[in-house]
Amino acid sequence: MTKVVRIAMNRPLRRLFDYTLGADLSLQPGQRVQVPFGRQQITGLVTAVGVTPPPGVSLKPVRSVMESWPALPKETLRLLSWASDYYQHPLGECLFTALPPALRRGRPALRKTEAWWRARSSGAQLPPQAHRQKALLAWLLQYSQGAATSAILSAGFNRSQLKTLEQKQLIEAAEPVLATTPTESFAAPTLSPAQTDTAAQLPDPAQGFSACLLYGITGSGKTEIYLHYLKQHLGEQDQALVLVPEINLTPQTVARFQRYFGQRIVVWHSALNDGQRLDTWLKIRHGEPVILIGTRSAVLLPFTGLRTLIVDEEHDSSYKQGDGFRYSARDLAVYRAHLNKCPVILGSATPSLESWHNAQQGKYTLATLEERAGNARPPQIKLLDIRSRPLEGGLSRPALNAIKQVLDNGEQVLVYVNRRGFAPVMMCFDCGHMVECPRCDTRLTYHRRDNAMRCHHCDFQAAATSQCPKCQSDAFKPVGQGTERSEDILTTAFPDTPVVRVDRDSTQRKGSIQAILQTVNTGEPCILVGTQMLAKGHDFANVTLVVVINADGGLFSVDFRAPEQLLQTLLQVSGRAGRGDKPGTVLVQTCHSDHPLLRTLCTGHYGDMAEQLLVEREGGQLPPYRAMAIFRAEADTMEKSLQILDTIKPLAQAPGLEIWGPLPALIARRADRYRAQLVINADNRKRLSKTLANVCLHLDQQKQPSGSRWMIDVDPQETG
DNA sequence: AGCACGCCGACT
DNA sequence: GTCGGCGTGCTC
Repeated sequence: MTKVVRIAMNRPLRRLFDYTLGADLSLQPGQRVQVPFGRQQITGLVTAVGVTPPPGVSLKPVRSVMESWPALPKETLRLLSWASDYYQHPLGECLFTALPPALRRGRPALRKTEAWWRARSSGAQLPPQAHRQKALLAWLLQYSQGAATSAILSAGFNRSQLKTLEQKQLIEAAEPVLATTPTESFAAPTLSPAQTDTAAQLPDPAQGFSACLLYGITGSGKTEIYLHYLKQHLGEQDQALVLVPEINLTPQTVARFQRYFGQRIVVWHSALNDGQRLDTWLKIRHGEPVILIGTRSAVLLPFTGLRTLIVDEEHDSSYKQGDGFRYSARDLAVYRAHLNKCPVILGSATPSLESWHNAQQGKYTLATLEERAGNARPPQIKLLDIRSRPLEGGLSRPALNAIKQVLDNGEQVLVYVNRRGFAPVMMCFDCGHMVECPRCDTRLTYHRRDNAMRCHHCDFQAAATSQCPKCQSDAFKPVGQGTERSEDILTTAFPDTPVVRVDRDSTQRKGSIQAILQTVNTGEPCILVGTQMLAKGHDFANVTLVVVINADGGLFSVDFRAPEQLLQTLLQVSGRAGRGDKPGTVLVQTCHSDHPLLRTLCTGHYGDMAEQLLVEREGGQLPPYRAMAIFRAEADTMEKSLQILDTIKPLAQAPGLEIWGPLPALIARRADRYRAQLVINADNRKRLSKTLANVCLHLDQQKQPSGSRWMIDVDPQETG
């Protein structure tokens, strides 16, 4: 009897392939192999051994076994198989996303050891202007055995600083310390009495699996609590995972963790190169007791001794992958904790309604922290009705007055605008023409800095014109508010005050957000203008006023998550005010100052807002009360897209399921592709999953119109 | 996804 | 005559 193994390929196929295995070989699930596939040799991953192959197919033999150990350990494999079912994504593609690019491409799993560095002197002779070199030296002095280049870089230093110090013979090459050594010499952070109370509510790892929602208002010091928790509970040989949104993974964040855990801290994010990815992946796979701080995909790393998971800013929508394998890293983290029988902490000042609901239901425990750290108090939120008020660049007179007063007091202001560019549309006041994208159903945004009109949904751009392209009228003007225009108006209104703009355009040009924020960090009076980018994580001690230009966008959106997201963003941006000793104020400009949600916002209690939103969700039979999935289709014509979904609809009909659509997407044409969707709402997850699997089976068998694509999005983040 | 096979148009 | 366009079908 020859052995038969079942292999998953990195291909968008919802099937696995069987191969025979030479009698001298043995395999276990998760191992990497080379196999003939069609007329090529490719890398595959073993999913099962000793299977019965389907009758009537002649099997090819496995060509070679790449490692004697499984690339994907048992627990990671279980996580990914579960995710493949839950998200209805082909198993092979799920498994391969958990491998670093080098291993996906069939390269050997060998670790190149990187250079290590050790301090030789305290560097007293360094000139005072060499403050970065001094800082690096001081940082290195903490580690008697030296530090890896990657650790030095992720602490915010660069290669040229290293090189200079080496030339000056202030540092020297050190022997690499391959196994991460727990660093017990580092102290634990000191907690305030309120933080201590909250920390006591967190789960005891000895109790096995437990999911805990850590609800701590902005500025309450959740990071200290995470650090304290890890110090208290993480064993010397344990691994821990801390998930953070991409923009929060800054050298400052890493340095903060390093202060307490030294080189036990390892990072994982999109800026790593293939070599760094392989290196870190192997560290994790070999069970080194690291604390990994990473973004979304870090939840798929092959941990073997994971004992604690933390998801910071758990409400953040970037935890949901938007294409391909559309997993939620937050939800996988919870499942992973469940598999590992260990605790997971979900932290946020504005928890997702899903997590809030779970806490209410008793599925998650709840730990709360409603006191700001230090002397800071929560900001006061006020609505400013701008109906029939004259606006200057989107700002009302009272808002401008408030800004002036704060600047006169020597304090700083943050102005939040929800759109980048100068104005979201160019319009002709003679013929009413608005400039649209030729490839999408969208308007072009006017960017004045480079006199361009850009589509924010594809890569189209065109030079801006001063006359209407349709009727040549000169009454052709930008309409609406963007960050560039607000920056402009504020520079004119406050000529003696620096105005700093922070959005995707300004940070791309000038490099990192840190450099831009240097003005702010001096504490001198200034005005910050920006998008969401400003809302998260930053600690501006001297900002005492936040102005929200317009809060109305999310109030009446077709997307059922829009109100939740609006309140989260407003509260997060509000949290930037009054983080120092001075109290903060938030002015929210709106045309709907009597809207119940905005009124609740003024109480500043997220819990009240969440309750209110949950009542609406329950009334509409929406998540988290029901399970939702969306079939999306796109093709070169709308007819084809709708046709695919029309064939799905009867297949998806099942008791307990409600089907809406098919309907064209909110932006029906995007980059010349016509998009439509079919929403499936279920009272039961199992039934939803089963139905989706059925529909996929049918869709795979029937061939679809040429030039069309379909996909499933389970627990969609965006429903437009 | 790759990759090959296949059948039509415009080149040396 | 044949190079190459991309539609279609298959991968244990």
